[in-house]
Amino acid sequence: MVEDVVRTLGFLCMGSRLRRIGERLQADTQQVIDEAGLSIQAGQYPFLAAIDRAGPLTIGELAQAVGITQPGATRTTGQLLELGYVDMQPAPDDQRRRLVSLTAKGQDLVDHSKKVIWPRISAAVADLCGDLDGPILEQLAAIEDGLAVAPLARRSPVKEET
Amino acid sequence: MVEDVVRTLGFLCMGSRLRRIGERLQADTQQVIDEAGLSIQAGQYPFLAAIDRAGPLTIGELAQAVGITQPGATRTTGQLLELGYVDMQPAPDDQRRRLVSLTAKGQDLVDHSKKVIWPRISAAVADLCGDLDGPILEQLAAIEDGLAVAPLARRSPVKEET
DNA sequence: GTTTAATGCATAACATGTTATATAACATCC
DNA sequence: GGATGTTATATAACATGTTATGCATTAAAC
Repeated sequence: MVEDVVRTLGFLCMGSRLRRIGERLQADTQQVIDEAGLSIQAGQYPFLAAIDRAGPLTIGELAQAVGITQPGATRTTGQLLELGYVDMQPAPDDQRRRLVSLTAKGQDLVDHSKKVIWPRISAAVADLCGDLDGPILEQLAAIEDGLAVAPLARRSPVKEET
Repeated sequence: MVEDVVRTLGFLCMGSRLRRIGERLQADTQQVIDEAGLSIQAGQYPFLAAIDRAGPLTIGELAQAVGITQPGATRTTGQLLELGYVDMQPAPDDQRRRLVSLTAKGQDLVDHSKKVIWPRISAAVADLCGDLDGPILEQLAAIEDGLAVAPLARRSPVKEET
């Protein structure tokens, strides 16, 4: 068994570590989504959520809302368009801007997700790290250990008889 | 100004958020490395550190030590080989395994990094989040706010006269 | 009002992670 | 001791982030 260097090196590898845990969490989240039979990627959800919350947004505003760069927003928006979850049209007052809005199908997905999937994911993540406290490195260690014990998909879904 | 959805949604977007912060931290770390004039990528460092700590490791062990999958380890090892920091040779007892070891150049880089760069990065990250405490979402918010105020490269490098 | 600068999005090229799968070397089992 | 399975690495194909840059449109300057 080889030592986990990233973990051992602490603050020095904090970036790698956060990325790694984030990727793991997103993969686990994807599993929950897939098990629910929805055809969407975990990383696409924030885009839909942003439009649902704020109304139609431009590509640039989406990038800002989701915290990525504009080309990334352009690509993901293209995928969502392809999937039929959003629609896109030039802003009336400025032909450069493209306003992205939810289609009926997109709104349905969001509404359903708000009822069924999102609470479940939030609950699972809260179960994993909601009660943690203390220095961040210790919390990250606890999260990694927790994920090794039980992935998100096995954490406080809808409470079932055990 | 558009709302930061990932932040607003809390536990629901925890994966995206950790990834995002990790990427930012790594980019900042890269800046420190570049400013020091070293030709190495932040993501390659854990590989060198792992070998430095444990002695020659196989590709599989490197993957495990760094916490990524084997193809990722194969690729990064190839880059380090290309850069002349590591050497690779079949294990004497098992021709399938490839033992990756530091070259003199690689050891020099590690030694120098241990003295100069790593302490600086650790100090900067510690300055950013070492004293934080409390629920993880609050700490993440503090880290994001902190990075917006001053990137790693401007945080407790070697203390200079202000 | 035409020229010039700034803005918004698209695209290309690259980085670095993943999964799936091929291939070579070792281990095991009659 | 050769067939069969397992293991270690390599490679291909893909996902999703980035930076750099081009193009169309709007805004500003004169």
